[in-house]
Amino acid sequence: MAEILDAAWSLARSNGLLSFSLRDLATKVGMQAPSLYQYFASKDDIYDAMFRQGAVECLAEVGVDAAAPDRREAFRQSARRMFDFATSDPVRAQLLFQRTIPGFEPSAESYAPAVEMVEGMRALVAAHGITDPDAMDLWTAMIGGLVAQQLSNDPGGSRWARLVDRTVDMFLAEMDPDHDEAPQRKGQTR
Amino acid sequence: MAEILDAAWSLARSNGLLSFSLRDLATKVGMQAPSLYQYFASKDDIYDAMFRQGAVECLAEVGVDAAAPDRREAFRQSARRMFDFATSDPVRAQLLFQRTIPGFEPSAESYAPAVEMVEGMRALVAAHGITDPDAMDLWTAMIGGLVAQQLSNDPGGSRWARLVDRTVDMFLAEMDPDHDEAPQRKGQTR
DNA sequence: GTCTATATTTGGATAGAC
DNA sequence: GTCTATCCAAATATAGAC
Repeated sequence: MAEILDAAWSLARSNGLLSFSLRDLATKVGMQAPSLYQYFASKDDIYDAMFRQGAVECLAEVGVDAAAPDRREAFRQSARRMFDFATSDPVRAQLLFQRTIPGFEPSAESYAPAVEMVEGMRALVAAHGITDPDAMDLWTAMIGGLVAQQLSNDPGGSRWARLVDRTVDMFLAEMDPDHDEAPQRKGQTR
Repeated sequence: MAEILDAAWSLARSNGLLSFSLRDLATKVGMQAPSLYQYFASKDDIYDAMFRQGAVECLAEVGVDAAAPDRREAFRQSARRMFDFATSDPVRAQLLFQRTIPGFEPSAESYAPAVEMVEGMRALVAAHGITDPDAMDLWTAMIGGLVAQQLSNDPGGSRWARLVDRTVDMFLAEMDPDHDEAPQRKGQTR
């Protein structure tokens, strides 16, 4: 079952998330297509398992410790981790964030880790005294925007990766202009 | 031919960009499927014509006059127009900006207006004395990020539309902190 | 649990008559 | 230029033997 999932990821990465077939998938794990139905009820059920797996990975890799002392560093770290997670596997990002598969909707259980991620970000924002009600929406738009540009216009490169820290600084300056001591910039350290 | 294109847009909006069939399309214009091949060489050829049409519309609706006197207003206007264009037709946005159709790549001719759009934005940036080499990349990430969030998390709403002007102000403050006189905000006028 | 065989559907595209 | 008829390919999914 884990083997089937691994093979599904592999095929999705080479053939495309929508284009891989159950026949190919079965062949890859040394089965015939109908045998897959012992493990998954449908192709969408496979997508759901993949989604869940990706969401769990996201939670594990991107989790932020809201207790970090330095605010700027905490937000930069959160942004970088999310950016790196999303851009390191375009197919996974397409499944988790782009949601372009015709009939598929993730089940509530599979979606749960994503909800937890949002809660984590909300906690980070609150822990550092940011009260702006639009903070979360601005944050998701900015980080998601960087990710999308990187994936579609410079896959594998760093054209937008270079701008992550700078974008975080813009965000913090906007949230709380008074407490924002001048960041050291030009020359993101990555 | 224009009628076929109109019908294709209509079907794409209701059935999905990938999911509409040539049979349905032909039926919609009172033909049989093979007759479509008198007008288009393949389904991808139809996508290409749709892409071109969308790109031309984008150029027409979003075109910015770089000569606008007020800088902030010029950039806000540019951002709003692009945001409104993209969010007003999700299927068109998917075709033009998301590019999620398996085999399809727009032809050079169809893509030309998009190139011209980028040039227009570059001219706007230059005309207002912005020399930061990352200005364009930051701009596309921010505006694109707002659009993507609006489309996927609040389609038809204004949760991120409200944040467009504010985001433009952040951008301008970052580009040129000295010349950036305090914007009047809280209460985007739309 | 895995297989063979096949149902079922659907799609894009072509041949050739009219 | 439009049609009927059909090809061809591919996909998900099911039935039923072993």
